[in-house]
Amino acid sequence: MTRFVHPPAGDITLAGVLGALSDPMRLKILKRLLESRAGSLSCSGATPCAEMPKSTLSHHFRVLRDAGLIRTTKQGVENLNSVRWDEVNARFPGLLKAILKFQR
Amino acid sequence: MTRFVHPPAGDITLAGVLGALSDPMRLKILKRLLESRAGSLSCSGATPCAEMPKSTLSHHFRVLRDAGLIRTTKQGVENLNSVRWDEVNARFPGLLKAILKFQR
DNA sequence: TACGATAGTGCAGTATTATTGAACTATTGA
DNA sequence: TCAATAGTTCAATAATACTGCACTATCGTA
Repeated sequence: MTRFVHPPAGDITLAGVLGALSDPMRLKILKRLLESRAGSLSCSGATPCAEMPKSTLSHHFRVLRDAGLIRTTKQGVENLNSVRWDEVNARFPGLLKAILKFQR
Repeated sequence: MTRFVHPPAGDITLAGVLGALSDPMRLKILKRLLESRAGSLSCSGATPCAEMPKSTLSHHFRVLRDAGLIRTTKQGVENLNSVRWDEVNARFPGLLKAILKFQR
């Protein structure tokens, strides 16, 4: 069974967050997760681009996870991803909101 | 004579700004420029780390310049760098302030 | 139990980007 | 004119990112 590694909230760095969000695809993924009604989405459900290779998608989710931006849990055959909003916001108040309000 | 290329304000992208600031060194450089009384500093005057190779320093300033975050003009033997605060803020209101208020 | 479909991971090769030593340009002051 | 200063550019190496392919895990059906 695959076990996902999530950094503790205290280890989330500003540079790490900015680096993870410096890719347009990952920015879109994070927005999708936040806009979803359930607050969590599968990997394929969260990607804005259907013809992206699965391994690339998996890579982007790993970058977001390693930066501490999302939490991933395995639910049946798929992964459920949700934004660690409260934790990131506690560490860097207002940061995510200030970044995510822009279109591009 | 060296001529610096600065993207027009309309070409500044969110991903570009975040990418440029995803490096701790560049974050510090930007903060130093903002904290300086004159509002502008030479390259060596703005770096927080004296033993950094000149070529690396030059590279970091170029990344900041290409992202549209700073403006560089040659003044005598040195370069004067200043943050394009108003332009970046007009394009992404509140973004820089939200990022730069954190220590790390 | 077995089979096929679905969802995603991990490796390994290639492609892109970052770092830095060395040589160079431009300016200043003596 | 010469030396010192400040920084750029090039080229080589180091580190990351992207993605095809093979693999694992789960579910539903029979």
